[in-house]
Amino acid sequence: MNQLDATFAALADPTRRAILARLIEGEASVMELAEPFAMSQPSISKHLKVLESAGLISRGRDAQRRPCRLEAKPLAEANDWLERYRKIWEGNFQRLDALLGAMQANKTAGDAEQ
Amino acid sequence: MNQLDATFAALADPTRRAILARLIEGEASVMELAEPFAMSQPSISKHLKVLESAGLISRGRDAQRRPCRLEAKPLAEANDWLERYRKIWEGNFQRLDALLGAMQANKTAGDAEQ
DNA sequence: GTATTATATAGCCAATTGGGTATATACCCT
DNA sequence: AGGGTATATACCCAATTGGCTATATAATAC
Repeated sequence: MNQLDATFAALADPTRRAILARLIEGEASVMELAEPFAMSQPSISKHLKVLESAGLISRGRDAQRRPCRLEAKPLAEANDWLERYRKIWEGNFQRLDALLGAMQANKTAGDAEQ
Repeated sequence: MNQLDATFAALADPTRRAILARLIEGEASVMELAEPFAMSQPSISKHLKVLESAGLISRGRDAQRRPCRLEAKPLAEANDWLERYRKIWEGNFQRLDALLGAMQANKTAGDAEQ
């Protein structure tokens, strides 16, 4: 799976987004992360595995605990992808025309979605 | 399904991202959208259905054609969600501290993930 | 070593997904 | 009406997902 695929897929689940939101405040153990949810510990571990293999969290070791910390770089990549649409959702079609001009100019090099 | 769920789930597929990228250039019919892909027309129609029910495209009518156009507003919402992590991926922990202070101050009102 | 705590793994299950083919529907043209 | 073109729908299928319970592993505490 592509990095962008994995990032967006990981973000598509509200439990996982809530976990990431919690991790803004700092590292947390699996138990701490599980606490707000009416969900079994193994299910949380599965979600963490998805987040980890998408590179959105990394894990340490503190005695029996495996604390999770946020790794936000893949989110930056997702954000970059979304930026291409900003001109459209902001309704700024002048800038959009400029963007399209630039895209046309680059048609010689490989384009597609990257 | 939540709007954010639907948006991120739709973006998790590279075919769908490529379709959206194509639609930056303007409206396109199903045939036009299908052309770059080694994939059957019904499969493309399925992808379009996913994009449409996520609100990322809307469709018109032009004789037999059902042209698709980009609806970027849900992408703005996704972008807003990602913005919360910008301070982290940019490594700006001073600003992050300020953010955490604000979050703490708002603890009285409902927070959670939204 | 044995118990306790924290986490991971295995296996089950129903639902969803992403592809396919075959067929239906909608619209245009003569 | 009949033929072509564009798109949608109905199924089929294998793989994935997201939940569960039961169990295994890891590290600490006694």
